Amino acid sequence: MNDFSNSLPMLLYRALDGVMPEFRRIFAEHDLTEQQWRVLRVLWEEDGQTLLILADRTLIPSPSLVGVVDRLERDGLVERRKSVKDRRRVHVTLTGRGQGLEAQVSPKVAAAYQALEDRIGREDWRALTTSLTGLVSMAPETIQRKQTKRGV
Amino acid sequence: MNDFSNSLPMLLYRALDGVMPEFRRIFAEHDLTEQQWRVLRVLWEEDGQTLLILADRTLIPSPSLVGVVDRLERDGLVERRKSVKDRRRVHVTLTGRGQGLEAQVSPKVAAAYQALEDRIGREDWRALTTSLTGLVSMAPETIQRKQTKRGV
DNA sequence: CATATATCGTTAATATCTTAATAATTTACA
DNA sequence: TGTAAATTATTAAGATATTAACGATATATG
Repeated sequence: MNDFSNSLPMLLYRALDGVMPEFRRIFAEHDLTEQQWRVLRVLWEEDGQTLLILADRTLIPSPSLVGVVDRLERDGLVERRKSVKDRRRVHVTLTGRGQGLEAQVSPKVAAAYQALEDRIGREDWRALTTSLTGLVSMAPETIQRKQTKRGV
Repeated sequence: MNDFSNSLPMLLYRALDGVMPEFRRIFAEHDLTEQQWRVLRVLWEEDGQTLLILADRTLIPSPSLVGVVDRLERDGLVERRKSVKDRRRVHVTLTGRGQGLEAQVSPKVAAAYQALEDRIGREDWRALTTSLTGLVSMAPETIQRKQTKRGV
């Protein structure tokens, strides 16, 4: 493999290419996209979040998030509720179906995640997450992130 | 930061979110998208590659690559040339403009890359690339990759 | 109090991703 | 040799990314 393929960005892309398809297969079994799952994943932890917060937590850019939430709403998994305190804000809340989905999906995802961790091995896993955590914590140009975090 | 944000996939996404905007800014200065640059980057190293090989090297899925090459062709940076040995194959070759672009873009990208490496530090850099290399080398479900590699 | 500025969600335009399918070839194999 | 299977590039359809801009609302500040 040449320099280019082993550059940091390409290594990151390759890692995601290797890791994500298995998870996407699980999401697809429940008619969810990866991004839809990310939103639900956040709401399952704490319901009623603002679009701004969802964008920050899921790493989905605001313009994309609008569409993701649109489709979640269309599929009857969430609802939009305008904030009364600040009428610019829109809260996203789970419907019954949206809540019920957690019990179906989360165990499968957790199992796949555990399997991945096992496959990589404790040692390498720790080294990997430690390195990555270091990288993201000192992100060089976190302009966007800082921006979105203002409202958090 | 919660579990979700520190999961391996989200760490990978966060790393890319932190790293790529700076590079994209450079690409944009030359009216290039990230994917266009990836294709050119491969051709600069060895011109006349097949779409299949380009897809493998750039990690751009075939259906997307068609459009990327379309737009590179539209902008006069590359040309499509049908293979005579295997008429299913299409080779992509650089035009004069496409070749000339290397001298403009590559130095800037190399400088930004070096700056990133310096910012992270030798030690962490090595740890990071080593970990990532290990991950991608034992990718759990590399079905797609294996598939595309057959023809390489 | 009035206006400039900032924020939140959204729309717009273009490019790309994801998955499935297809046309044109080529290869394998009975 | 003739046909089934595999390969290469492409198209299709829906979802998402990227960047810029906009409307409505809120906040700051003179």
